[in-house]
Amino acid sequence: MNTMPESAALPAYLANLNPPQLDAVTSTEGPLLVLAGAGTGKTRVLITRVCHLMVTRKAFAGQILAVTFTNKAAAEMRSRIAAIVGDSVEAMWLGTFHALAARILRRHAEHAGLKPNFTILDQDDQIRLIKQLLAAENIDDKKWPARVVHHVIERWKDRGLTPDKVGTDPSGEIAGGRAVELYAMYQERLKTLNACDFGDLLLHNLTIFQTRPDVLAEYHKRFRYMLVDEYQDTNVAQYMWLRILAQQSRNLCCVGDDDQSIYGWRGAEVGNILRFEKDFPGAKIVRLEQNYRSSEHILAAASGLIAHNRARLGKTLWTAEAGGERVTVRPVWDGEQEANFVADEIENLQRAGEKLGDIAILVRAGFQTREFEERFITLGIPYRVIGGPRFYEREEIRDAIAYFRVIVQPDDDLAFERIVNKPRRGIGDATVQLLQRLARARGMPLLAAAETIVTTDELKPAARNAVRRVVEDFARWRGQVERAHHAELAATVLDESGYTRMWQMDKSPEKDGKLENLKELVAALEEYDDLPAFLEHVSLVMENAEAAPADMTSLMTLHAAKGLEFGTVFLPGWEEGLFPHPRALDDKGEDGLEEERRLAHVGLTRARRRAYVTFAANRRIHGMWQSSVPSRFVAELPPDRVDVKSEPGLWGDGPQFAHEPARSFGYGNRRSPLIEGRATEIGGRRSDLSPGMRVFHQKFGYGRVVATESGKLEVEFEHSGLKHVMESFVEKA
DNA sequence: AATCCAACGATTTTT
DNA sequence: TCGTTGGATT
Repeated sequence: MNTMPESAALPAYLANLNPPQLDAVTSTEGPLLVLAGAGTGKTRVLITRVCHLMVTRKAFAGQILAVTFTNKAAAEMRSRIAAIVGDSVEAMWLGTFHALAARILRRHAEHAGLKPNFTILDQDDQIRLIKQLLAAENIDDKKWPARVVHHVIERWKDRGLTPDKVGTDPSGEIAGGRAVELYAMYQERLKTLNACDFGDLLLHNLTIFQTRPDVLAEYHKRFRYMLVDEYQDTNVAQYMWLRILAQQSRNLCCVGDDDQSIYGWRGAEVGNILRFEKDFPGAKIVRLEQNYRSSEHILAAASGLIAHNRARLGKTLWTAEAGGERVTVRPVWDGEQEANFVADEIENLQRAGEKLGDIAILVRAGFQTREFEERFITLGIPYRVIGGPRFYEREEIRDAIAYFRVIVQPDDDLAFERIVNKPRRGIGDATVQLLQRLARARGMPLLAAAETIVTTDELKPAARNAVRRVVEDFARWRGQVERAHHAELAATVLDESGYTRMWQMDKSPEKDGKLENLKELVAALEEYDDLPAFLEHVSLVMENAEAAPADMTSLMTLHAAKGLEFGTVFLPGWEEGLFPHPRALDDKGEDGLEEERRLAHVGLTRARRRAYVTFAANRRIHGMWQSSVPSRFVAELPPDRVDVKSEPGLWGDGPQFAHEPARSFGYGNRRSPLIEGRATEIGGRRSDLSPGMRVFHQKFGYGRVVATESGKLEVEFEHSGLKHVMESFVEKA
């Protein structure tokens, strides 16, 4: 119920909201779901709602919890709230799920079997750890790569499942049915390392809340109002975390858009948003449907497309801006022509006065950027690729951080291992293995084992001295933590360890850049209170540096484009076999297709005034030329919102291709199974397939042949398991 | 410890 | 096709 008077006397901060927005802001009590379509002003609602809570004295800043998915979103929210209410934002609990959970976990670490200075491992460390476990358990990591095991564990954590709760999940079958066992061992290992991974931050919170009513009560008392951004991206663990924290106040406001859920593959549950009313009885739902971003045709095109999805709550976006340009649909011969067309069009737009910075090319997969880059370089069009490797992922930065980690948290074996012989100091494999044996036997960390071993004569004098030097170095540095300024200490460590010298002596062309980065790292340290604060930042705020404000056209994936907007958007590669991506289809079938369709919808709704969809008749994928048909999504665009700019002789001049893709479903970019099918009939049994061979099947994806019988195959598919399929429907992979 | 070659695989990605 | 990776070789 909207308690604010509709008419006069609205405070200024509420004055410019449309009625549903106002409703969303002022419906403060009880569970609320704000279904906010693309470009409908959801961030504005979130921010205004926070201000409203404070202005009306319903809550102090410190009693409000606001959760976002990315640091970027959190930072934006923080600064926009600060602009209205000033410094009081500082008291708010505003941050990403992980940052907030980490903050809580540090305060109660002992209830989760950790010390408060625990390390948060990044994905690299996590995978290395699993690799070690696989080796220790004699599990063939060729057959069961660590990343696969890691992925399964991560998904379990996303679903809030600790090892004891996994039960008989089908993904437990991997690693010879020992996946759950490995999961338990992994958790055990993390505990001895006094470390946790990202999933654990949430999971440990849940465990603490469930086992320590006193702790939970403290947070119940504290958090009177909770707000969640991008609710459609939450996973089950995050949902459980929210639910348990909100169970007392019930003042949970979730903002999201089921039509923009594109992260199912990393554990996000569209179900969370679809089920909201059931999960929170008495919940109110407000729909924000007025779009302030895109022109009418673009909006209608996007709406027409997304209407093909079944699993959605349903919204009808509308705009006050009538007309505008239709979506340009452009068939081209191949990827090169596609790049030429886009580049030419960009030059035209630029001549017409458009800013390059207001133009983006949104691709389905990273490799697609290459052809555009080549063309842009030739023509001298300034561009930037969003989402490359990040600062903190660079080798030299990770090494430096490993040194800091060992100083702050001496139990951190992964960090120790990383730098124990980097630079080379005569501690080779044999010595490290000896250390590991001793550490395991005594149940102590590697550094402690190193301290022990130098007092014995187990090592040859040379190795022993080398180890002793490392041990002494770390003891000395640790001794300086209290006294020295942390940035100076960091410089000292890089210097005395010989790490800087190692790169100075290096002859590779990257050495200068690396030394530069190390300097930058030390400079960055100045901005933090101490080493632990810096390390927390590195683990949780791994964001890229803000893009320079130069006028350049942007190249990025559709995923990276979520939340952004541009005057003009190019959407290349709308072909079966590329978009929707076959892997999304074989993993998740119909759900996967719907997520791909949402991705298309996200792409279109990024555009304010102009959108181009292009697709090529021929594309080189993995070095092989494939002929392709237009994506089914092309046919799903409402014809009256589309302007087909076909060149004669490609698919013919008319838009009739638009009705073809559905029929061509599944053949797409591959050699036609029909032709192979005929070959099979004539030649009888295919002799080119035998057990053990890797094959590709249009529906089930990649797999290995287990057995052959006349005309049929038994294939163990990577994602779909054991299946009987017709020989004629697979090809050698 | 460095370097070379063969094999493999190849969406999307934040924390 | 091309980049990464791990094993083998020197």
